[in-house]
Amino acid sequence: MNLNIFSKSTKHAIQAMIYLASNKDKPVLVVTIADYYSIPIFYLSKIIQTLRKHNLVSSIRGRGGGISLKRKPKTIHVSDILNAIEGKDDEKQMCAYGIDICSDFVPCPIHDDWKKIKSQIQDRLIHQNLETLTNELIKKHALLKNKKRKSKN
Amino acid sequence: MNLNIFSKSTKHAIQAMIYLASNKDKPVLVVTIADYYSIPIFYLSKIIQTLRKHNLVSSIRGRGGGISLKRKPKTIHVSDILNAIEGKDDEKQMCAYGIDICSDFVPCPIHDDWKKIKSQIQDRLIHQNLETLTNELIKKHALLKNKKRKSKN
DNA sequence: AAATAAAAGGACAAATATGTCTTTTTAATT
DNA sequence: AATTAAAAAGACATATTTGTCCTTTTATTT
Repeated sequence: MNLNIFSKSTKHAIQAMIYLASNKDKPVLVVTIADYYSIPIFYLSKIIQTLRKHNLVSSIRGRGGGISLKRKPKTIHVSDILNAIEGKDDEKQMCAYGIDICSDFVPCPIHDDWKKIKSQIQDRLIHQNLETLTNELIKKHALLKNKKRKSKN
Repeated sequence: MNLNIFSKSTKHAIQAMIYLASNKDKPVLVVTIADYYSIPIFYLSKIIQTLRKHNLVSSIRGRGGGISLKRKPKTIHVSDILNAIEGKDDEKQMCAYGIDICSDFVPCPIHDDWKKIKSQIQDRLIHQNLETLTNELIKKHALLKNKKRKSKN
C-alpha cells in the first residue's frame, strides 16, 4: 500500500527525538543518531537545526558538545515535531479523494469513514508524547530480550 | 492535520474517473473535467494519458472525440487508479514513524494501532469500486436537493 | 480540400523534498 | 596559543512532483 502519513524528514525527526528521550543523561552527538538510523549526517543535521529553532532540542557546540531534549519528554508530542518540520496544518480539512462536495452537511461517499480514520491517526499516532513512546519502546525491548533468553533454554 | 493519503495527481485521477462514471452516455471532453475541478488542462491531460495506458479509460481523438471509462465501473477500484498513477506498492510495510524495530513479532509502540488504521484505509478508501462510489454520490446529491427544497417551504 | 476540434506527445519550467560539500563558529583539550 | 571536536550555516546538487507550452496526430464538419 505504501502509506506515508509523515515525510521522510519528519520520520527522521521523530526517530532522533525518541533517541534523545532514551538517552537523557548526557548530550548525544548528531553523528551517533545519524549512524544508528543510517541518515546522511548533514541531512539529519539540518533537521536537528530546525528542531532547535522550534525549541524542541538544545545544542552545545564544540568539543564535548552534542544535542539533547530541551523540554521534558512528557511535554513533547509527535504533533510538535510534525509542526516543526512540515509547518502548521492547513485550516480546511479536505476529502481523501479531494472530490467536490464534501462536508459534514454534504458528505461525500467516504466522508464518515475518512473522518473516523483521521481521528484515529490523530489520537493514536500524532497525539503521542515522547515519554510514553520511549517507555513502551524500552518495555518492548526488554520483553524481546526475555523471549530470546527463554528460547535459548 | 493535513493528511495526504493520495498525491495530488492521484486525487485528480479519482475525480476524473468518478466524473466519467457519472457520465457514461457519451464521451466527455478532458477540458470539461478540467474546468469542473479547476485542474490545469494539460496537467489533467497527462494524467488521463497515464490512465489510458493502464486501460482504465479509452479515448477518441479529433472533433467529436473525448474520453470514457474502458471497463464497467463495478470492476474498477480506487486501487487500480492508485497503482496506475503512483505505481505498484513497495513490498515491505514500514512503521508510521519509521523506527528501527517494528514487525508483528517485535512491534514498535504504535505497531498495532497503525496496522488497524492501515487496514481501515485499505478497506474503506482503497478497495472502493467506482459504481458504489458514483451511486452513493448521486444518492447524496439527491438527498441534498431534497433538504434544500424542504427548507425553502 | 480546408478548416476545425479534439487527444497525444515532447520538451520544458517551477516548486518542493532530499541530499552533499565546504566553511564558519564555538568550545574544550593539549 | 595551537589543535581538535563538535554544531551551525550557506551554497549547491539531485530527484520528484506539479504545471505549462507548443507541435503533432486524428477525425469530423464545412
